[in-house]
Amino acid sequence: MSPHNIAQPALYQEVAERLRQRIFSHELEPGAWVDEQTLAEQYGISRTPLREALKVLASEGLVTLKPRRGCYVTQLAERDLDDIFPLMALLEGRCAFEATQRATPADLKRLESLHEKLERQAAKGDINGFFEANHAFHEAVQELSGNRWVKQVIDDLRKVLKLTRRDSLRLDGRLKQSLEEHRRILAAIRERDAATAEALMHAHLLSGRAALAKMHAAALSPNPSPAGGRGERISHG
Amino acid sequence: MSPHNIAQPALYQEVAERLRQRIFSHELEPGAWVDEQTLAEQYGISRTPLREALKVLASEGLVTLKPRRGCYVTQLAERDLDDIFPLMALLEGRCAFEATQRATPADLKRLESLHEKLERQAAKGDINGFFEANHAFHEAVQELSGNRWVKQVIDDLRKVLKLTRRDSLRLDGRLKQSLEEHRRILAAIRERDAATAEALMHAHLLSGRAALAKMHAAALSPNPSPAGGRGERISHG
DNA sequence: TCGCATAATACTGTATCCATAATTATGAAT
DNA sequence: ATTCATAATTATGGATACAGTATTATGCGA
Repeated sequence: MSPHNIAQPALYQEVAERLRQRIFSHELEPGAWVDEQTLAEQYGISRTPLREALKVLASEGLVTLKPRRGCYVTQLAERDLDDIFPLMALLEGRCAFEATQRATPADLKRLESLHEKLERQAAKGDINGFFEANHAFHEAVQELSGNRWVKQVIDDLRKVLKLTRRDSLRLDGRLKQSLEEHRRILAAIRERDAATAEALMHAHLLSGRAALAKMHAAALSPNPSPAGGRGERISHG
Repeated sequence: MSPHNIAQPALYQEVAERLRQRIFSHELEPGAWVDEQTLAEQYGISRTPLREALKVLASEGLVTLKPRRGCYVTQLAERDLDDIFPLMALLEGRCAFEATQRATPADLKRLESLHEKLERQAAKGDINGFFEANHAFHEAVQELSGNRWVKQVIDDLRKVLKLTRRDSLRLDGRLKQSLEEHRRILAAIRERDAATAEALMHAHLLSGRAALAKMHAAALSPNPSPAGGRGERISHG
């Protein structure tokens, strides 16, 4: 239509995205204090758009704002993971159900193509590649479900989950197990067995939670205190 | 424990809350343009905290930001309602299931007390009172479910739903019907029949969607254009 | 040497100012 | 009279400056 539909994104949006990436990559790790001035100088911008970006990230739950104190990267407790994973299991399970009923032959073909990529990454033993392919498959299922709000909620929750390290795939045979779960999910979708697809997807998510718990149990030496700065100012009260 | 835990909320938070109330009360109706300068003058503050408040509201989905164009109250399409209500049905249904299993006798007592309030408001024919009592009951069920993240997601979605007028309760026998549905839900919880409680809660939400659809079908003359201002600048491309 | 009070410092919160882009108004040409 | 181009206006986006509060450092007293 008109040329001004190609609206250039506002600066605070770009800043928010860059901060997200730094949080997801754990360059900014949970508990780390975020200094407005320092970051603004780093990016060569003023504090105004940076502050707006932080407000957005706070709404997403990635950072926590303490009025007149500052802002730190949100720390998830085990309790949070115990809440979020079953929720994701419920939502993604539902998506699998709907997707199974709505998928056209062309959609199935695409799902299979995405799954094959997953198989290849697994064969290569590429953890990051597997992670990305896994995400692509799940996202495709969510889109096939046809409910944009469910997908939106799942995306938001996934962002929060990315606060935790994603190396549970490195655990013993977790990658192989995850792959096998995917195979069975795809099979159920292909066979138009919506109820089974839902159940398997549900179990798949809970399986992911279990792997994470196992990993956390193994590493029983969590970072005792948030990364320095202005001293310990977090009071979980 | 230290005195600074009584952190005074930042100005942008108060502004955000006041704007939420104006949106929920439909003083600011969907599609209405939000003028930063005008609002800042109204509240006697500068544009800075106001802009931060708008970023927060945008993250919540209550307003839509058009970079370099401005900001208007989000308009929900029927499609959105068709997506959100089934999602709420899924989530609140799950809450009912969990709540049924976890409720202590004291919890049951409280639920019954909340339901009685609903009965009283219905008897009085107080629509707003019924609405509030209804909300209180649903919220109690969500809290009993014990999953804070599910409750959080439901709360967020409920805020978005408040963009629509809530007068579907005025429809023919909708209030009576809603009350009856509540009675059956409470009965199922009391009888520790989690599966039935889930099913009934699920149906209750979908029933709410149906009432809204009926109302929208009746009023087939929607506001043709967003409330004035700088002319029609919304392009739903 | 340790604890507390006070001063210094650094960061967040808010206001003001400037730049830029979008919309509206104006005017000329067809 | 209508349409298009151009100028003026207005609102948003971003930067800077100032105020207030929380933390840290310093020094006094026990």
